[in-house]
Amino acid sequence: MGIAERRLRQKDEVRSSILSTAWQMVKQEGWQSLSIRKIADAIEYSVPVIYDHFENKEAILMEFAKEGFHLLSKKIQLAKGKYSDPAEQLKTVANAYWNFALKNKEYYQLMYGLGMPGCEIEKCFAERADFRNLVMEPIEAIIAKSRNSGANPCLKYYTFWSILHGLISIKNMRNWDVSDGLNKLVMDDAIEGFIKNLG
Amino acid sequence: MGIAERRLRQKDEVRSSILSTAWQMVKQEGWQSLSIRKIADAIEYSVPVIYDHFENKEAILMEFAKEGFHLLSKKIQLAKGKYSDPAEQLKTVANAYWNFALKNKEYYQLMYGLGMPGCEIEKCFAERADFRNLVMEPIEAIIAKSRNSGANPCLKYYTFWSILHGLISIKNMRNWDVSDGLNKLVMDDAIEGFIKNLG
DNA sequence: CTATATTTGCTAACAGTGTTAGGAAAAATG
DNA sequence: CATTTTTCCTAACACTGTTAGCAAATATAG
Repeated sequence: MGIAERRLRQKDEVRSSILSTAWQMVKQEGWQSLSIRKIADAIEYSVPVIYDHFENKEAILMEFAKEGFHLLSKKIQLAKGKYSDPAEQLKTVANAYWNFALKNKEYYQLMYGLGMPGCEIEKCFAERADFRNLVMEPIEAIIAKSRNSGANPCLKYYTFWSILHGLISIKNMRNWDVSDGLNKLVMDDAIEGFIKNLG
Repeated sequence: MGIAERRLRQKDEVRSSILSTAWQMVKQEGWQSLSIRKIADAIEYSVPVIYDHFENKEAILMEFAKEGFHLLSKKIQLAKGKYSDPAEQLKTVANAYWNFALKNKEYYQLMYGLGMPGCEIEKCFAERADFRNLVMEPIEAIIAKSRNSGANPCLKYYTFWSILHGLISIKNMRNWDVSDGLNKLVMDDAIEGFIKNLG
């Protein structure tokens, strides 16, 4: 009964080609110009075939969003593993987040709806929680170690993320007039301040 | 020769009705569902009339974006005027920014392209510079007063703005699960930390 | 091997979107 | 009153996402 399996395999190949074609387009021309019809054209199938694999356009975006969140978590985890001191961990996590956002502009835009009709991020709840847990741990460690033990870790996590997200959103605004070097300085400065304020 | 004037006045009335109708729609259904055709329907003119007043849809959005930037600057200026101590000024400016963003979600989304095809913010350069100058002044004052006089005001301004923008972008994400009270705490905490780190 | 059932993938349409060409009606000017 | 100018509409173009319905290819059963 290899027939059914071959069919599944073939169907999966079409699915993959939809995704890879879409991704290629996004990399070349941005999310704005991604269209179902263009994908269909590129994979040499008719339009409705795409709807056999994805409920709608949003579902395709969601796929990429999840991919983005997973990639981000992986990068963060990897970076965090390089240190055991929580303050160092936080710094390297900030750096990893920064690098992820700059090297994967398209992912970041989609994940947080920057300059585009954002995908429904609420559905990526699980994926976002991973990141949250990774960041929360060193924050809790620093608070515990310090005399400032009244601090709310959740609140601090939120602040940490906001600083990063704010910097990146602003940096990625079109025609932004600040040099890359200064941007990095700003981030380092802000994170430094955050950690100091934490301990 | 009051005829030409009356005509200009009438033309302006149409222009205004386009804008006010559009704004009403945005308030009711969000930017996503704003369309030239719907505006035309509502003002009881045909579609091309709109193009006699605005080059394209983007131009209409730009109008609102500028309005938003002006309103923001006004709010900031007003808040700042209530104090003379630069640290107090910064705190109240942060509050004003926060309030503006929460009370004018639609403006904020448009101004910074949150969850929508952002308007070309680069064209609002002048408007953004106003805000920048307003915020930069107290930052420079604090730096000058402190022994930490090596700090770069531009960098610090950028950090300040990033914190605010990050908090607000995250807060405005759909289905966000953090209470309003906590959000405000996070902001106060972050700004407090920023100012402490500044002086 | 044929007949039936199923899956697959197409054409063509629907209901929208922004934008514009061209012409008809209305108004102002001579 | 005739002519020019302005105003404004109809209708189209080129897109978008989405889906109904049907034809062709394939697999299954007799």
